Amino acid sequence: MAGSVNKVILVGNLGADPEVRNLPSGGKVVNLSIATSENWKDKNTGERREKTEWHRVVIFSEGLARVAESYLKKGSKVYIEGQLQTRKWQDQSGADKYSTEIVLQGFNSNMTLLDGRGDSGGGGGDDGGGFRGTGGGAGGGGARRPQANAPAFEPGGMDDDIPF
Amino acid sequence: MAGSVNKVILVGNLGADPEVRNLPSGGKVVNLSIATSENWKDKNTGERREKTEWHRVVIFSEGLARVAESYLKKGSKVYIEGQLQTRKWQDQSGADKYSTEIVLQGFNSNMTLLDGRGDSGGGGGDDGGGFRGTGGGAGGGGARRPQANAPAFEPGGMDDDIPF
Amino acid sequence: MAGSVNKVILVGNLGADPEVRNLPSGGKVVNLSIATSENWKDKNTGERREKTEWHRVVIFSEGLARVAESYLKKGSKVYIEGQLQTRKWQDQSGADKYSTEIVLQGFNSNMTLLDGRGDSGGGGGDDGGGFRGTGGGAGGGGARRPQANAPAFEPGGMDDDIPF
Amino acid sequence: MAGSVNKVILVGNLGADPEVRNLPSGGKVVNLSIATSENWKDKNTGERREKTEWHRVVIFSEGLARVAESYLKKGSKVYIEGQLQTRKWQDQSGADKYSTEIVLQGFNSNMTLLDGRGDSGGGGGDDGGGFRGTGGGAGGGGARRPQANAPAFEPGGMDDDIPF
DNA sequence: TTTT
DNA sequence: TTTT
Repeated sequence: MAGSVNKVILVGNLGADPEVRNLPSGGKVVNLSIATSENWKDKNTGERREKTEWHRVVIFSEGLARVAESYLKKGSKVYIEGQLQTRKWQDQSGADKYSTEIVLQGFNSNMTLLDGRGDSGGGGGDDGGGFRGTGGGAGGGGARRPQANAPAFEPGGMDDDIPF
Repeated sequence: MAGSVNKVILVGNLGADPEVRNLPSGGKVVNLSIATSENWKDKNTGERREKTEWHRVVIFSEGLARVAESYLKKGSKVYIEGQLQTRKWQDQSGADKYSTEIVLQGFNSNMTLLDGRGDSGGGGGDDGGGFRGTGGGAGGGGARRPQANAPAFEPGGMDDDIPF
Repeated sequence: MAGSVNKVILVGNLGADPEVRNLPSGGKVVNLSIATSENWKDKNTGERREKTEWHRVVIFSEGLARVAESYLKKGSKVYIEGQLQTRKWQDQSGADKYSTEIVLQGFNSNMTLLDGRGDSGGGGGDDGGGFRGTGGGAGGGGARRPQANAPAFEPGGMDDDIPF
Repeated sequence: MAGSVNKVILVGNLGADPEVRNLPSGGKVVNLSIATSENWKDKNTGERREKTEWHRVVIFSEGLARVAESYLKKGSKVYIEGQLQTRKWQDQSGADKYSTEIVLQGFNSNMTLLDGRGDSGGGGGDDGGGFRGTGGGAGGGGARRPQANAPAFEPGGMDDDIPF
């Protein structure tokens, strides 16, 4: 399709340390669990309410994965820019499950640490050792889809039965 | 949580006519199914590939729901701005299911028709007769600069001679 | 024009305390000067370079203006979402000048403090006691890390049976 | 600075055909003039009002410049994602002038034609012949800052005296 | 200068 | 003028 845009922007905190998976290819995939929440006053009861939303983030970009592994931890606040992707998988019983994730991969992704204790920035870079004239930062370097034909998550892996 | 952002921006086409549900309250909820897709050349085989992602959009904003019902149809191209929300539900067998949707509700939502055959725009006006001071368009109300006739900056003021 | 979008998203630091102007009407306009910067390695010389961009932000939204005045100061890090606007004005000699600003006004604006020392959030609620059903109110409320072990979803949601 | 974001998203129409400048280096820079506008009903007078904002867009990304030159023309509707940049220059009298532009350069830029008559998409690509595994489309290919040390606009060039 |  |  010509002319489509698929973009997610999050600012939130990690609910747990990053989960890093090293691929046979030498690549690395990092998963983050990020919370965003909002407060509001209930218009009927007048009481304060809060709702937290949890987001599953999957980082394929080599540079950003390295930054995430090195600088992020439980509680870190980050800016994330990626794409929505829904993945189909089967649980042990063979039932179809769907999981929607924010994927950071390729040129239109970004991640920036907002804690003041580390440095991030830079972008999804490019596959194959591309040079980047600007935007670098800690995440510099190229990025590569770790294993071109591998599914984002192997069955039996980290998130076997629950989508998140 | 202080300081979080949860934003999705999509430009894509409707895969089907909008689904309108009229609520007992008199309100209206509209569901859209929107496709985004991307093309790339496989770096191994060199062949062109395309991947389509389907997004479920749920419009609670009264104004935007009305626009969607009136102007959108299968094939329409739209700009959508909303929030990610994952909802838990049970199927007939009682098994837990999760569904992630882009929700348009409240002040930080937007929708714009990109077909040139209708008009949209305006904003996230909320359900229930909410007042909005600005934001116009189909979903909006009036708009007013805080002081209707005052310039944003008085001459002789803060930035008298240099623009910044 | 139907179908246009004008959106700016910034994460940066204030170069100075907010400038507050109280209007005769009782309203308030706040100006911020926000820096964003990027680092990269020069591809010719190999040396690290940095470029800082300064942005002028003008807050007309009543709620956000109040938050800015109360919680922001020189050095604060903020998330800003607003619109581009170029303003024409004349200097003392009568020469035309142009100034481009990021304007926060109305429903499609947002501001979130990212320092962990205050709380912001909420939205573009505009002049005069607007009601907003969701999204946080003028200055948001307290800030709290969600609750690490709380479930993301309560059983029994709004539309109980069909996810899609 | 660590942790900053500078992003502009526009959907609007070209007020004129793209202006293409071929650089001595063989590179190419394309300038667009894009209109966004909003309508609202004046809450005092009740009359419809419209305000149009003009944006100057400068495309350094090689792939996007090629797409712009090939597919865009006066009246085209486009999605644009770039960065804000303010440039200082001198008019003939030597007076300082400032011009704020939306720059498309490097990994965090994007452009998508929304007219249904052409195809765009793809991204800021990367300097130096990087390969991109995804995101391609018509704008595919690598992108390169045409001439590393050239100013965005030569003095005496296209926009000699007026900022826009 | 666009567009509706 | 910020920040790292």
